[in-house]
Amino acid sequence: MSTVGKAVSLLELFTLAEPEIGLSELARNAGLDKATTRRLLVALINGRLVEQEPRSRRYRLGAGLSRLARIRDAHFPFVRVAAPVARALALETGETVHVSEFSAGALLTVDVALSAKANRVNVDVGQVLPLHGTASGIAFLSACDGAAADAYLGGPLDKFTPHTVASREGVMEAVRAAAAHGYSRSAQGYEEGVHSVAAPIFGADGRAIGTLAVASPVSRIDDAVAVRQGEAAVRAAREISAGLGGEVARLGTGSERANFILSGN
Amino acid sequence: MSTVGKAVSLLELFTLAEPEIGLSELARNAGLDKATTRRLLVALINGRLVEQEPRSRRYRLGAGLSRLARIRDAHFPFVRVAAPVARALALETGETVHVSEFSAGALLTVDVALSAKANRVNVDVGQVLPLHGTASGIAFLSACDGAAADAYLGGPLDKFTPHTVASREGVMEAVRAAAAHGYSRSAQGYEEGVHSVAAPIFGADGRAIGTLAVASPVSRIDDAVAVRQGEAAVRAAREISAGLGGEVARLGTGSERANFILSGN
DNA sequence: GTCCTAGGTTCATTATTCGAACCTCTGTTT
DNA sequence: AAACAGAGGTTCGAATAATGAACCTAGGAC
Repeated sequence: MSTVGKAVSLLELFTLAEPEIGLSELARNAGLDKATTRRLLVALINGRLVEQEPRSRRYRLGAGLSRLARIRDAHFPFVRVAAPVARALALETGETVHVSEFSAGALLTVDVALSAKANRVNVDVGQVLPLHGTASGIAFLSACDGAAADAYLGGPLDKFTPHTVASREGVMEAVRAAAAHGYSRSAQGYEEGVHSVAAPIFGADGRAIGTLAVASPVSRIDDAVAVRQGEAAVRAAREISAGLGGEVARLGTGSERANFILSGN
Repeated sequence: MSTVGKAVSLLELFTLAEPEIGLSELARNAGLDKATTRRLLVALINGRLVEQEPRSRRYRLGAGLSRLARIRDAHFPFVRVAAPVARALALETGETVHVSEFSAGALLTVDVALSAKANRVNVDVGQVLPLHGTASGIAFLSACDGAAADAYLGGPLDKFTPHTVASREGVMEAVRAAAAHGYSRSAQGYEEGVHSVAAPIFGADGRAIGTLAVASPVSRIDDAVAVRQGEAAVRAAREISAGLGGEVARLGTGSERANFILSGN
């Protein structure tokens, strides 16, 4: 692994649950030597991607990240456009809504609007979702570049729960269904007790760049509710796509597209 | 320079003005070889800190930055707390307000609320401000850790305009005045025609972690206006400090503190 | 066609990274 | 108070990863 890769892996150790970490723990969790970890941290601190709390000497994510994220957001306002739509949809459906952006083979959760209910699904900003096993992933696969989808399906597909669809054929079937309906549906494929529907968010070239998902406790879901949520998710995702300059119209019907995508090899 | 430092320097080439850059230009601007640049970019892409636009093959900041910034923000909600206060102050004063956070020896502009006027000061999110020569920098020095201030003043002090106060004594004088008033004032020290007042934002330990500044065209400023802006900036900065759990009360009077800070060596 | 510049890759050379062992400090146990 | 444990941090010879000149291909411009 490259030195830069190691440095980035240090950044990824900081989570909502553990936003400040000491040197030894960082080294342990990253599988690196303490001296190496320290050298990388110093480089990251100089780049302002990490800060060190002077009192506790623990490390945390740095202000440079806020700065870079703002620069990115000004150019490519994914979160800014998606957040209000997600809030509105969470209010409308009464369920947790989360928005993910595709990057390097996975979906990154970049915004979450929690349900107001006590019994709700909790999703954390920062969570990384696989492309199979989640409604978001299937929705993404149903509308992304075909070659990328094939490449992903060629790799190993982990099983996260007993319900995870982990076969290439099963995933393709789900993708076809998602392409036909415009939204995907997944029950307990990634976490027990969670039901999700998701719709793709489109970029300017008509391909998916992310997803919007509605996640509910399975106990509240029947087919009628799922269909209503799915259609609402599609509407919300379209609104975000439009806000980003994404084109949706030119896609044609879902099933055409599904056949196109999954025809290769 | 470390490999990681080089990778970070690549990130810093992306700005509001130029958010997508090609390989050759990145290499040129970073002063690196094309092969090296490419290798670093691949590592950054794998870490999702950079993305490559498939059509143009140009590079831009990646979704991982949004994700990491959100994790940081949840733990340390500087921007989230400061942004609405800055907007309110921009409305109240009719001038551009910008909020900066200290990191690695400089102030990073992390939020800007522009004046509604046609003739206004424009500040970009992402701009890096020195600690001398700007009202923000002086305000920060007046309330930060004394050792850090001394270390900074020990280094070279660039002159940005003919008006820049670039002598150690001059800066210390300005810092003392800022500590006495609670806010700093600077006319054309960083950019011609720009007048600023700034107040420090405090962290939980009573030391400055950032600043809030009001920037106006010099033509609109006289002493009375500057004082009004300064007092408003102090109020706004206090509000942000309080929102962050920062303590302000225990500081004592400004001049006591100034003497304390600048007494060393 | 020829020239220019772009993105991207190769591989012998070279400089940087690595990590076991070490130091220091703080808080806890005996 | 002595011994211990685990924290943060540093050192320096050995090992590995980074480097960059030269190269390839592709797309304009003329």
